[in-house]
Amino acid sequence: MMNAPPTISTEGAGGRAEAQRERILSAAQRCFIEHGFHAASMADIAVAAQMSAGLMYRYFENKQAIVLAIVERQLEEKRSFIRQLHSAQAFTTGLAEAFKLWRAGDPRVMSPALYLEMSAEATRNPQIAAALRRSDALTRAELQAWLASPRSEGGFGLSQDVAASRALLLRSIVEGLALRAAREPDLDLAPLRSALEDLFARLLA
Amino acid sequence: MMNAPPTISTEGAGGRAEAQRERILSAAQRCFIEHGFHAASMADIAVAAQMSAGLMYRYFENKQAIVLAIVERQLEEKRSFIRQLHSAQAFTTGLAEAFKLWRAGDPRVMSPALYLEMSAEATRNPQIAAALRRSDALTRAELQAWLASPRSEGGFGLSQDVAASRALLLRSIVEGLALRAAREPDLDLAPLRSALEDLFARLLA
Amino acid sequence: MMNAPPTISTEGAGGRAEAQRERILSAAQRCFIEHGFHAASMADIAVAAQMSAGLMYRYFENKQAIVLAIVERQLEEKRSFIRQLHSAQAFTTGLAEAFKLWRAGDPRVMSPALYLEMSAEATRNPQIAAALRRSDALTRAELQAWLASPRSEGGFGLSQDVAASRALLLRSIVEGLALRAAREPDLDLAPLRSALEDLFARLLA
Amino acid sequence: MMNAPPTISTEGAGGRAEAQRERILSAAQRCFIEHGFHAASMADIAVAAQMSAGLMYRYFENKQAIVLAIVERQLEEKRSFIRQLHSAQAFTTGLAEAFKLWRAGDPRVMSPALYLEMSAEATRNPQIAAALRRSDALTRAELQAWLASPRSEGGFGLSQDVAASRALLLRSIVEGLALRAAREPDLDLAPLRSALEDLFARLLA
DNA sequence: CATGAATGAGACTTCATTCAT
DNA sequence: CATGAATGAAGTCTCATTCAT
Repeated sequence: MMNAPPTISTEGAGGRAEAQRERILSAAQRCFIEHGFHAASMADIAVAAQMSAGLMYRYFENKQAIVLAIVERQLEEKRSFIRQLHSAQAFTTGLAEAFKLWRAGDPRVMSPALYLEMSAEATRNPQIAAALRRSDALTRAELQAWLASPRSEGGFGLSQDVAASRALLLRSIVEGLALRAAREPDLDLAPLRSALEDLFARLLA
Repeated sequence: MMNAPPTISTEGAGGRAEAQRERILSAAQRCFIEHGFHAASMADIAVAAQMSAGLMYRYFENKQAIVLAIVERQLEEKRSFIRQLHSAQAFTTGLAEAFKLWRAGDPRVMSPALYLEMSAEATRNPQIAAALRRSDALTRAELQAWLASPRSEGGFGLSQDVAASRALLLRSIVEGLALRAAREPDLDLAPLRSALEDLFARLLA
Repeated sequence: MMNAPPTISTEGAGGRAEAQRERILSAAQRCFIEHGFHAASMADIAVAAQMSAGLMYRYFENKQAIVLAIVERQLEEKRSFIRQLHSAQAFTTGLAEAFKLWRAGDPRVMSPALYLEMSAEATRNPQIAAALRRSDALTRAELQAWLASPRSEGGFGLSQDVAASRALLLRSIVEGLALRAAREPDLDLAPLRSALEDLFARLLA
Repeated sequence: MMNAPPTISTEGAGGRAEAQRERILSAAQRCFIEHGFHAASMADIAVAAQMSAGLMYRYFENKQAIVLAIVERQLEEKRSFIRQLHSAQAFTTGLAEAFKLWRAGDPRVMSPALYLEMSAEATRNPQIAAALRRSDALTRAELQAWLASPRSEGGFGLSQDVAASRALLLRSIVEGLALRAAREPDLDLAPLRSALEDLFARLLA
């Protein structure tokens, strides 16, 4: 007769609750990419997740919680992606690779549209802003460490100062390219690649 | 003998109608920056513009028209800003200058937050996408022409191909920096400046 | 400096005020026919009358007053039309004639669409209902007098009772045809004519 | 395994959804009769239906859909009513009977006020116009078939041509009477009856 | 006399969220 | 656990009417 308290046992990664959360997030991601955080309604997400709207409230306190979870997930993916770029050749190739996957609509890569949406939203939503800041700090540190590490370990042996400023620049470039990808999905990759290779040759030589 | 039909005479730049439009756009810009296109309501804008919500519809067909007008205005400002960067020293200095103005909340410079909002919205709104595309084409052409022009005219004498790929890269960098500005408004400018100067020295030497 | 009291000298039929009223009514009639009483806005009427919306309030207290004036005018036209039918041949011919004029969009004949609109509105607007009732009473009396007048005077010499019930029927038929005209503007007139001639031959023989 | 997408199962005639639709339509009908299609607001209907305004949008896409549903329902009732008139005595009696029911406010009979409203609206709303046209065609065919059927089957054995023109006339008369009913709800029925009996005697003898 | 800018109420519609079943 | 009916607030937009100019 009375509702049991919503004791959703998180019970590890394989639990049913986790699967449901995953389903909701996957659906939400698709909706957010297509319509944006505001225009995507809970009803849209429920349809995409093939469950009732009410049920989603068992797994997420409200829409904002879903948005935040999506943001966190995307940031994690972004960091792991940037980590993969750690090697001079991979940087250019990796960016081009990701570009192609985006175009193909692969949901595992971070969607540039979603990245824009998150960034825009962060200018007004403190929770999202905090998440981005945390992720930024991690990325910055990793990039800087890579650039400062000795060449024998795949790095470039830059001083901490130079590494820091180069890291800032690299991140801006990657983000700028993401923005461009969102805006010009059928961009010709060849000139971009050659420009990037040139850039890295000069910047990290 | 017969009166003009009750429409709003646009009557040049000094007209009252134009002043009202300006008031609305200025208010809308503030609201859009603060809350985003979706979350800023017509009522919010009306309060900011100190007029009734209904009146705004004499000057703009609907909210979307206001959004579009803001977008066009911002794009024009962005282009004129990029044009000012045309000179190697100015590029770095100009970027840093703009950064400072943004921080100070100067409404004449393009707001990075608004730029993000526009870019995100463009992924779903065809009219905004078209406006960005048009503006992009202009910017690209101008940048490329600059890079390809002879050094005697302040350019770099690059071949068209190289100029094109460099222009693409430069735009991505500028946009990436805008994104960063939106996200990290109190970023330390010194490392950024040195990185940029370094970049230009190597890229456009 | 202060507005003079709105002393609109009615000054006979040729006054300027009367001309303005006429212009407004003519415009309103077109708008009401096209959009109905509710959907036609004061702004629509102002455009059609080629004057400002505010000016109309100098000649009519409010929209409702315009509606009422239109109704009265239409009713007068309807009565004069029915009066013209007074003669057995003219009845059929006159109806068919009116039908053709309606189709041609002649504004002097009563619009069936407007007649419907008025009738519908009368079921909820007491002022319009009263106007229709007054007009109805006149029409009824005229028709009945005609039917009861001796044949030597162009009538049918019916008893008052029979004349009354026949008048009721005739009016219903005319109204029914108006309704049909509104609904089926490209109705084939031939069968209708033959049916009407037949009807009158049998009913008023 | 997977739940159905959250739509409203129409599930036959006994479903809850159907009951709700019915409730809304019944409320809407009352409101439309009292205030007309335009003046009756969704809020009015919601109050009459004793539910929130928002809920109605689960059952009808928009106000226009409600209007259309009402129109269709009324037309169906009108056709079934006219079908009942098929027999010379019933025609007169049936009309008088309906007249009395209207007066009593019986919601099962078609409301003359609503009929007027529909007809007026049809002159500008293509969907309503189409519905009326469809219904008209059915009524016309049924009436004509009745008049042309042999007397042994309750008809009048008229030729198709004559039957067609008589059917047109009969419909106009019925509609004219409906209009009259709307306008003069306390009309004395006796003279009308005698006129109608007379008419049928002469027209269908 | 005439304009049309301005207002404010109210219309339709959407949507996050709750809760009885 | 799951549904989806239900609500209420809020959003966009229209329009009759007024009034300073």
